Amino acid sequence: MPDSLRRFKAGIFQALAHPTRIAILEQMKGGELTVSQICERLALEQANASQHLAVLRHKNIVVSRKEGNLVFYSLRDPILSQVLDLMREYFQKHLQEAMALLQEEREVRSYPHRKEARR
Amino acid sequence: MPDSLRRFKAGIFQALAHPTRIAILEQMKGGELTVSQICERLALEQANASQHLAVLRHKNIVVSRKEGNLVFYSLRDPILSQVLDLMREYFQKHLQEAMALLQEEREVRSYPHRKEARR
DNA sequence: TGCAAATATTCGATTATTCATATACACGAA
DNA sequence: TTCGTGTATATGAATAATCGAATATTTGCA
Repeated sequence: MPDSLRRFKAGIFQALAHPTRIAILEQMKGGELTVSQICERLALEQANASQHLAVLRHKNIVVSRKEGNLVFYSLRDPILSQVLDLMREYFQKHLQEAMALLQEEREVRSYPHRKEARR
Repeated sequence: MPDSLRRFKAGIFQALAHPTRIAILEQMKGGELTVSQICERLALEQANASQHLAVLRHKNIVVSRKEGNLVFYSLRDPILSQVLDLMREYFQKHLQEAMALLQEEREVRSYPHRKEARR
């Protein structure tokens, strides 16, 4: 596979790599939403939501449609919903480790110089 | 959905969000590989490969097995293969746009102050 | 026209990621 | 033990991502 394609893939994953953007995409599973609906449901600042939507838009992960004052966003391809569902399955399958991972991240934030456990 | 799940998903995507790591995972589809095999096939510096493998290991995306001097890496869970397969389907489906996106990125690098097209 | 609502963009400070370099560690053979 | 090979980690500089605050833009309505 050419490196250009890998960079494209990496770009998509990068766009998915933020909890807020994942939350936004989950909301859009149920269909189109306006920016203010997204802000309301997720308790986001408008500017912040707009920034994250811009990231998703630039990668063509979502599409927008303007109607009067409102901009409706929706998921462009249901494959991405499937991906998020698979990830939930993965998470549940490895729930114990997943929790440990999140805990570890918290600890790293508190004590940044502690070492990884030996295997 | 709890925010912990979103952070977990985001963390996995973050780990996938690098061309080199994608290349490494692709190599591992065929089965276990040692670090030096990976370096050789992808023309990576050993330290760089090790750094990327550490990222994948910390998210439990790959597992390692030591045999003498060698460390064999492999994909941990076939669900992640499924995710990668779904993403490949997505990429192929949108290949044309993908190319346009990559082209756009090149142009942005050359002329960083040009604006996004209006919709 | 002027105003208000909805959305988008810019800016600056902060934090995170990445790479190369150097160094450390672990193992097997001598 | 010492050496050589394979792998991992530490460090620091460069780059990129993030957030909040401020500002723009677009639209509908008076």
